[in-house]
Amino acid sequence: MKKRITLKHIASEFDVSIATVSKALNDSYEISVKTKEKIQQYAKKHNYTPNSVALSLLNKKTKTIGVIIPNIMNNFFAKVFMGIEQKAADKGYTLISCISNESHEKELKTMELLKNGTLDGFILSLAEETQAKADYQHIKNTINEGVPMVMFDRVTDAIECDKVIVDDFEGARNATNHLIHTGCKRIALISVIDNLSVGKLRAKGYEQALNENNIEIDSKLIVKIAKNEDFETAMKIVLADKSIDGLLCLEESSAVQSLELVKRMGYKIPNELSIICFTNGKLPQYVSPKITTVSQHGKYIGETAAEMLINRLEGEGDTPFETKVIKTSLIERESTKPLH
Amino acid sequence: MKKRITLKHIASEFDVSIATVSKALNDSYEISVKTKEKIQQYAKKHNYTPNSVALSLLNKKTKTIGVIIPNIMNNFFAKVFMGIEQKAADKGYTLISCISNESHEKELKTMELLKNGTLDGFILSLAEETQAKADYQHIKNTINEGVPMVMFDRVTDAIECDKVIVDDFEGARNATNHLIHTGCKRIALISVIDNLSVGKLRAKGYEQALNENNIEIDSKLIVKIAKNEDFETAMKIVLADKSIDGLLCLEESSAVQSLELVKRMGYKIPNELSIICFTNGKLPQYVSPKITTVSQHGKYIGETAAEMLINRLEGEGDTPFETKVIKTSLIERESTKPLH
DNA sequence: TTGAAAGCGCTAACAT
DNA sequence: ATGTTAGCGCTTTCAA
Repeated sequence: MKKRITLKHIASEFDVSIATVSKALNDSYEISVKTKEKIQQYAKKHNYTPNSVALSLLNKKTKTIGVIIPNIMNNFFAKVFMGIEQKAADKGYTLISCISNESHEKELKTMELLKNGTLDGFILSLAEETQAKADYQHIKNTINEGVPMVMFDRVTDAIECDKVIVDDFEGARNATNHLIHTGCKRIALISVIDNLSVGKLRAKGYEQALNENNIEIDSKLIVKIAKNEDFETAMKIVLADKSIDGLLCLEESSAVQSLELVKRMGYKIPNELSIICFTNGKLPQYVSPKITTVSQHGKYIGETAAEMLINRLEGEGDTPFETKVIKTSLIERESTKPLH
Repeated sequence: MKKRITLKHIASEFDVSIATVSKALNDSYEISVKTKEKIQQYAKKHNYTPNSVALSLLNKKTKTIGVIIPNIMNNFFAKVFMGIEQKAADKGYTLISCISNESHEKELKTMELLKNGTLDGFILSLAEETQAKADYQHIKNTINEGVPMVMFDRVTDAIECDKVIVDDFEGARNATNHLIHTGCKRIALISVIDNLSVGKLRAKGYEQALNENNIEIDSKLIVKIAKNEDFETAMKIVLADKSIDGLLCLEESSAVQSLELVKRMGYKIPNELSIICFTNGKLPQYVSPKITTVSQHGKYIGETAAEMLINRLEGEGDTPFETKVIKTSLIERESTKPLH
């Protein structure tokens, strides 16, 4: 086990100065070909690589991006993460990642820990708890200290920075319209994420679609189920209303669980009851019938966020903040009737 | 937007030396209470935090762990990642993460890029391509350069280092035995991961169980399906053999897809056909009937790996390499018959 | 063509 | 109680 060597080692090996070695390895015109050759050869032979920490200190940049993800088990976030990772690797950036686990404290602690020179900028999506508390002081502070930031998906108007968001309103409106146009009259909205900004936006899109089609909004059909409630019990109560013929589920697990439930209750899908959900993961594709979903293009969102941040890091500065809105797509499968 | 301040700024502010400020902020007994107070107060007011890059350079450690994961969309790896993340955060370590995306080249490039002082050690699971090629030179090199490493799940005997592995052999043996003990006579093994070390181990466990029960191994029941083949077509051919009454799927997607297929074919599950699969994600739990799975305890594996690495980083050194084997658990659900 | 020196931000041993 | 110096590994003027 040989330890890594430094310029100093090489310098003493050839009885030259450290500066000479540095220049030789950077192929400077100041150094004679002969010296360059022998030094480069020696360096290669001993696997010399410059210490990146020293370079970071010198250049005052680390080529590192901090990523804070609320929950990596969530298919959408995993996809976003992939997108960020790929684009970053592509542009020569490294990722420091943290899973906030929806905790405000973890999010805050991580920011505090990492903003001290370890990284050039942040990409993050707010923890559920942070959105619930609406406490963004830690984020404002880091921005104030000059650390660039891109927020995605779970964002807030309280903070000014670059953002990439899903067109949740439009996505829900489209999905609801699709249900209506395929003949659904009584569409229930199933939300287990009403405390999230995106949950609220999707609910608004649903209401908008109903309005546009002159369907009265029935508050009994707007079902908000908390994390601590038993989902199945709650759904059974909702489904006591036999007139319901469409479900718009705001994320995938509730859709899959609902599907299994209504199948057991004897509903024919999609004829007697149609289902659409957000989050286009494996779950909706592998169940039977396959569930029609709203795709949020997670990977693309990640790529976009990474690109925005890197542009800001490498750009002139002074460009105004931007919010990019990514359109959703409806992926039709078997849980909705054909439009024709 | 105020830039971050340094010791130097504070020193000039009070006309003292940088060393005095450093000591004051570290609450050294050498500094008078008065000076300490005013310096600390000023530092707090201006959000002084030490530059961690400078500290890393000084201490020659970064408190950072590099994590290389083959695929973050895989439920097992996502869980492992969570485990690593939690344990690391707990111990004050930060994670630099990379998704190799099963590519040998990406894995190699990342190691090259990161081993230059950016991190104290690696935790990784081999990319599929790396295992297929059996080309481990990059890993051997980094270990030789003195970078500590813990491998998990997809490991190889060709490399000596700390390892955390799943007892895949035993898990498959147990699962197969469970199928046998609940009355299955003709159990097919469905593998879409035969190029992975863990796939091979599981297949051996299956064979061992058959041997123990004096059931002859029928090579027609050992089904290896490549990524580029159409899974459903391949399975239909297998299932032409109506005597098959049990499936051991080596990961979750093939199980869920098989389940939907056999349901369509009219099989009663579990009575006419029982199914068990590896990888205890959401998929097997949300389909109907729920699939009995072998849990690999991903999160615990992550925690263990992180702990092993940190112990090595902070320990005396010279402790011999260790391989920890984590037992699997069989989670009985509806796709297998009761044992009794 | 090569080297000396300064500096990135910080700590620690050693003066004063 | 405070300051000086050296050094972590590197690059970059500037001088020789």
